[in-house]
Amino acid sequence: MKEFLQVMTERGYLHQCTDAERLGALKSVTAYVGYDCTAPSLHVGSLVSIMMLRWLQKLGGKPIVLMGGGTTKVGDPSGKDKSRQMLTADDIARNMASIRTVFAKFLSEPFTMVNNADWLDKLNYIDFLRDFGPHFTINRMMTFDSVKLRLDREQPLTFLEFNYMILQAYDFLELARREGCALQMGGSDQWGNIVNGIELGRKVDQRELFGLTTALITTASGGKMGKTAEGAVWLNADQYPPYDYWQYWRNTEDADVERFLKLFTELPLTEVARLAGLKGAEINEAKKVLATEATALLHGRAEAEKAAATAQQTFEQGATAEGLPTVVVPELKDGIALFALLTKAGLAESNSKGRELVRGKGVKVDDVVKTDEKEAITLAAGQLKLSAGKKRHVIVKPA
RNA sequence: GGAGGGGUACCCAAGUGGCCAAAGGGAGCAGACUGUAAAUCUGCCGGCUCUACGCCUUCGAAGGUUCGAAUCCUUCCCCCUCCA
Repeated sequence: MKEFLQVMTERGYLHQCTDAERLGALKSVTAYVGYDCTAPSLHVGSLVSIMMLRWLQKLGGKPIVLMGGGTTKVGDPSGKDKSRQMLTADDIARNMASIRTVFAKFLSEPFTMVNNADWLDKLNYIDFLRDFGPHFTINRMMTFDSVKLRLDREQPLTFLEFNYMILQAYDFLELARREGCALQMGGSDQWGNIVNGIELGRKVDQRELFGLTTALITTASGGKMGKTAEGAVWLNADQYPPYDYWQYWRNTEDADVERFLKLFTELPLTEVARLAGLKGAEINEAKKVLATEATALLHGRAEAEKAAATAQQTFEQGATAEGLPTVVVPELKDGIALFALLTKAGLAESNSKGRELVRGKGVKVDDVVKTDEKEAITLAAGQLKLSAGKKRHVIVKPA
């Protein structure tokens, strides 16, 4: 496991680790990361931990993906000011089905996927309290950030949420028993939850368990990773198409390029260093590599290269690339007002928004800036390129 | 159960009878500058449409007073602090 830890360190994944010495000394480790099912897709924020599982598998470890079918019913208070709205069992099941597809892209068979509802749902309240309650003190739990921060900010923390860390601790114990899992990984906000699991394993089973966390990945300008205009950058292709995904990485800030190449691609560090060394506008080359490599990991090499080609035609040659999203607008035959066309094409949320875009000089038709929002656009056949801002381009056709 | 403080738009936060669709900041979108970057500057920023300063909805909820309420009154709900 030495090599795994070394990669984690060199590539910037490692934030905190319990007893790295002893962990490194193990030959092979089974490790897990838990994912809650709060949305129909994971987003790029989860990518760091997925990459860790991938590296682990590459370097001889055994990855376990834990779907939080049970814990999602409770809701993790870590890093949140407010309780989450309760999700129905149906929502959770649907989300889980949708989320789990992504792991097959990053991990190769065989890998283990489990659902903690399989054991949490069966727990008997009194038995559970008697068996495990004595191992947790309120005093200790109050010191964990997830609890402490909420209390410090005078935000309510419900008893329901308060139990989350206990259940996650129990998950770790359960996986240790079932699968011989000895390591839990996660984001830095999971540290408290992870440590609780480690302690429980020691107290109940005299097992030695390990924990490893990554720093919360933010952009150089302090923004949260994976937030854009449209919301989160999702991993599922049906919610965030490969072309958009490529664009997301292409628009990385200069200051983040090296860090992201290390975290989100598997390029050798020497190559990363070379790319990161590019100066001024040349660093755009590095961003393209980042975009293509990161997209290839998730959507496959072919999709990644298609996205890269589309971007090149659109941005570098000013051409209308076939790979751009295409929208059929039959009204074009008889002429349609520009603001309405923007709405139809999905570039504006409403006609009013479309008008605002035009007034802000943000709209182009075939690369010509339009200033009259009411201008009738007519097209009997063929296609035209409709642009909102510099980055959002769509092809519209009458049929 | 008692006493006090509070609930304003995506978030933070002003506003205590008309000039309030509601200051300011952040986020977001667009423009300029650039390199599909950052920083900076400018515009937009509740929603909708026939763009008219027109209509609709909003200041925890429901009622009421008033020509007129986010602002006053009543009841209710929720949160926080201290006491029991």
